[in-house]
Amino acid sequence: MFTRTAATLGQLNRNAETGKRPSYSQPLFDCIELQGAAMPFERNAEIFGESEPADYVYKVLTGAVRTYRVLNDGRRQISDFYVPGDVFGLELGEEHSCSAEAIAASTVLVVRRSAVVALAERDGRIAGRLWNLTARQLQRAQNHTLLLIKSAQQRVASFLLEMAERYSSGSAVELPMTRQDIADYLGLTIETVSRMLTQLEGAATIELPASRRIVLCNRSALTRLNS
Amino acid sequence: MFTRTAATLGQLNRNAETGKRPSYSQPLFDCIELQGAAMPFERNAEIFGESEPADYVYKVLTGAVRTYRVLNDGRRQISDFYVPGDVFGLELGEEHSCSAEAIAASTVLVVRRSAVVALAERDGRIAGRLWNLTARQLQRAQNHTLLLIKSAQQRVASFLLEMAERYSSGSAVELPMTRQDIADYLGLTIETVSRMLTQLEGAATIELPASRRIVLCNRSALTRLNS
DNA sequence: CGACCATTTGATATGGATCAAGCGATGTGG
DNA sequence: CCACATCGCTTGATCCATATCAAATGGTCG
Repeated sequence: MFTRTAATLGQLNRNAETGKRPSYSQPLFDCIELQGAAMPFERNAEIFGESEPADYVYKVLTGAVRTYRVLNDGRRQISDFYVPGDVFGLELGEEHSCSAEAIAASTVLVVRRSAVVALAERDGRIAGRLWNLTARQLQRAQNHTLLLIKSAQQRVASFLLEMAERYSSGSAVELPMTRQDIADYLGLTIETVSRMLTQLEGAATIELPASRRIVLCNRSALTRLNS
Repeated sequence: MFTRTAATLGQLNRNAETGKRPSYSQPLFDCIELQGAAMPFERNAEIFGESEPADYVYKVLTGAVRTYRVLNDGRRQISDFYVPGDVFGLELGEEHSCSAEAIAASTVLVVRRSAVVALAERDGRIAGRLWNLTARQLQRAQNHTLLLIKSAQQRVASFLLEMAERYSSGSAVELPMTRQDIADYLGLTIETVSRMLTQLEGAATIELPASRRIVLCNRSALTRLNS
């Protein structure tokens, strides 16, 4: 399947580490001599599909990734967004419970799951890191369910604060995803997301110099909304 | 804190095993000589609170438990329900990320987290089970977020199927929780839950011989709705 | 310039929330 | 044993937040 230039994870981590923001995930593979392959994906390319065998574990090097599930009627629920340094696609079972796609042109480090698992069996600390990784995902999933019972305005405010935290380059946020992605993450429609943003702009809480660029002028107002 | 009759987990597991339904969780503590205490809780009693130190891990022996979080405005989101055999309250961090209460009069096995963690550090298989437990919770949390984007009817249908699966005593389900609990789990109001149930009853998909007892007459219809 | 796509804005519809009342079971004190 | 309070649940009427439908705007690329 992946017959590309192999690289040690140490090397690739260094690449990832040059990214601007602090990684949200554990430095899972640091200081390990696992063999991995850096794979390029173009915008909207599928990285893996739901219920495909989960033979690999992935780490974003550049770009951004979304994981999602779809209902029979076509509605899509985005589970999470991943940015450089984040690990995704780690499953305990034999198959993926969601699909993954590149949001923008991205490079992703791909490692055989069996190699990671074998390593964990020999080294308890690695096993602990895997557990930690899953626990963080759980934490995020639980926050996500809390988000979905809030009002539209609150969801958008929460989203902006979350993005700002992950992409903390001052008060400006450069979003890698479309309004449709945001809507599918928040359980809203693009129209509602757009309206809430204009509303926040009207209240001078944010500025929208470009549709993908958002400046948070009044974080405390967002936090207050956040509920 | 817990100065009650201690018992080995083996003994207590046997008690739990006499329960009617298959356990939803890993038999985490089986075949381990951990010391634990069986504690009784009356209906609506708090077992632990959000952001309290997570010094213990819990397992339902009898009764039922709910975990939840509340927003500032008072709305409550129930994360999950736990029945005999289920483990809850296991955290990776130092404090609980949600609160837990007894839904009905219940007995809960309480074990020091440090004991479990110490054991996991010595035995890789135990560590694997802890990871497995967290992974299952993650799986459930992700299903929960999918649920929250469905229509009210679909949410109720999904809920009934889920309960039937966990309480598989034929086609009848004896619910331990109130309509308010169900509503807070599904992100709906009690009125809407009630209406959806009467609607399903009208369509001869379910029967409601008592408010807490539900008979599934037409599972395939529920599955079809489920979306 | 023109085609295409993402986004915004406007008008209207609707599913579920809210407000309000009634009902049935359970328990308690007289 | 019955009157009555309480609590959980259902049902009805109305309202409102968000979805839906539709069109206009703006940015990007050939």
